[in-house]
Amino acid sequence: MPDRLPPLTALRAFDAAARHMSFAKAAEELHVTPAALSFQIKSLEEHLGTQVFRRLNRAVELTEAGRAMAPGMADGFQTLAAAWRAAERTLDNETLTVTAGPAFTAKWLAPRLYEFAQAHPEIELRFSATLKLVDLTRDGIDVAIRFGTGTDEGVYSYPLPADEWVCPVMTPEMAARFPTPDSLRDATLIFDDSIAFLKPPANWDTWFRMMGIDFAPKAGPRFSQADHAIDAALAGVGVALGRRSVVIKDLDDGRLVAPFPNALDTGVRFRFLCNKGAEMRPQIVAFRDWILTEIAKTEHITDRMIRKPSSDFQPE
Amino acid sequence: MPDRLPPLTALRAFDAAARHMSFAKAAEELHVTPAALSFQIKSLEEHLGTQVFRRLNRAVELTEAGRAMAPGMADGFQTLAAAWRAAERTLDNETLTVTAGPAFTAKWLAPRLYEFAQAHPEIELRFSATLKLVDLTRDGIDVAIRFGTGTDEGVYSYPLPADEWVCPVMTPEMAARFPTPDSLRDATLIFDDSIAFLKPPANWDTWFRMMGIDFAPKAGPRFSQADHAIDAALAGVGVALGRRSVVIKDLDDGRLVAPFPNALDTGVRFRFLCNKGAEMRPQIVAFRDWILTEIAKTEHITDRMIRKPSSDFQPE
DNA sequence: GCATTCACATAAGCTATACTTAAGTGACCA
DNA sequence: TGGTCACTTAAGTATAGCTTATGTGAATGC
Repeated sequence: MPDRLPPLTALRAFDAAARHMSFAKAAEELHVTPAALSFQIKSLEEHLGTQVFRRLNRAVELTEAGRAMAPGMADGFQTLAAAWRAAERTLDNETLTVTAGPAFTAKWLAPRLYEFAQAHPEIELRFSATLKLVDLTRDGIDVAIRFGTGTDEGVYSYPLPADEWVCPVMTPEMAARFPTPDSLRDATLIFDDSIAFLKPPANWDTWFRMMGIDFAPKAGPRFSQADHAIDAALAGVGVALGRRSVVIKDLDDGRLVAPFPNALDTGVRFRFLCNKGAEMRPQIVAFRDWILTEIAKTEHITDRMIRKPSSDFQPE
Repeated sequence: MPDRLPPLTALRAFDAAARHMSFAKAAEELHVTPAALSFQIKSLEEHLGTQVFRRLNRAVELTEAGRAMAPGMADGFQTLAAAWRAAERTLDNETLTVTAGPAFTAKWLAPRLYEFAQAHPEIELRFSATLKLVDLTRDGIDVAIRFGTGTDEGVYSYPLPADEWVCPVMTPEMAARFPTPDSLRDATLIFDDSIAFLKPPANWDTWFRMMGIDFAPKAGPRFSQADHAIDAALAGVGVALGRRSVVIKDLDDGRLVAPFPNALDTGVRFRFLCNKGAEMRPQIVAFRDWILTEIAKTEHITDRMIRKPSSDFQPE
């Protein structure tokens, strides 16, 4: 990378001016006088050999050259600022920003938040419930909990020791009405499309096939998020095929029951991700250890299950 | 965007040092003395409040804070440099960098290159044959020719006045052997998967359906790039369903013939894309006008075709 | 084992970059 | 027509960023 860039302060001045479309506003943002900003722009124009702003009576507008570089300059300075904030965050051992999918956030993290705060009062947890995330540094995230088959290239990736199985869950009242797997033919079955992307599908069809029941349910409420499907089951709407991570707390607390211990194992695990080298920061260590102990606490539920890989029950 | 960034020269020094993992090399890159670079890093560390490099005997290594910001700094400065080059390119009216898909590049642009050079000796054309392209500015591209249904948000988009139809093409010798559409049942049919993504498919099945021939060919050589399919047809391998843009030059020159004038219209057009505001740059105007006249030159071939939308011949 | 070398740190001093204040220009507006 | 607004220009100044020169500590070589 050669250093054929003009003075960086001139670029920063241009960026601010282009964003505000005003030298005066840009000068204010940078805490300098309008005169200083005017000189910076002029210097930039001398380096480039052409105008970047067209000066109008009471306004300025970008020239073609200015338009060509404005978006890149804005993007570049944003990236630099994000990188700087990332460095600053490494000094802060009292906050921890975690991202996870909506279902994991709502059904696994949120109900346990109080316990984490008890165990680590010095750490302030922040959440970002989204599936879209590409760059931990850029988005100011310390830890990401992810499900599925990602590449995890260039980041620290730790698979959580908890296979994600699915099995029918319902309220205790509902369980009384449907005493056998076969009786589920008459139940309202709730569909969770959130794991439809899994290659050997772990859905109702597969589950009934595992049970040796010739039944391929079609009708029933569908939800794109796993936590919504479970909320429906909790409300007594019907029987859901619940994912371990999403239902385990409700099973542990007795709000839901899994009367049939036959579970389909998806073979996929959640991964604990953070930037390389960040895995030994105190909050991150504390958070990971806490997740592991929380998983261990519900191990007895998984142990009761008869788990078989969903790949064993595919048609053909 | 507040200006809570440390001095930019210090960031640039850090970026160079992190990329080279050496203060001395970084100093060389920036054309300053190692002492200057050492001061810059020190100043950065004072701003941050912690070390960014750990000084070893004969080397340096990044601390956690340094690792946190190094990738972002590299990315940010690259982005700034790309934006600056984009501005410089607007001053250069003698080169024009064009990107297009491999097939369009090979079969439309390349055979006409000489003519463009004749018409515009002052413009140096450069090509980048790829389908993967997101950012014109970042990748140093002036013009992109794209096919399909893109959003074209934030860029200047001009649909080229040439509907992309497909029809059977073959060598003249081959045409003698297969005098009727129905006789194609016995021909080697070449499959082009490059437009398999089209929603009303424009493939052999659809074409035979249009011709009222009950024939759904399965076997035959398949190519993922349209130009390879046409190359096979040119070599006498068989009959290809050729896309207008890819075969029109060979049809015009007589290397291929289209004995059956029934063509399926995909309803999709190529678009001519450039950055907003760049559409009046002289090379870009010249290039666009030249493309339009070249299209007009082969209008007589299209006019001979009986074109019908592929959506008219879908099953069900 | 001692001198050499290599890579970075530090000191002292200089220069030019980036800033300030103050005055100027031209266009819009009341 | 005078006031205001937004940017420009001029002149002067402070300091950021650079240089040369010297210092430090740990590998390397003889």
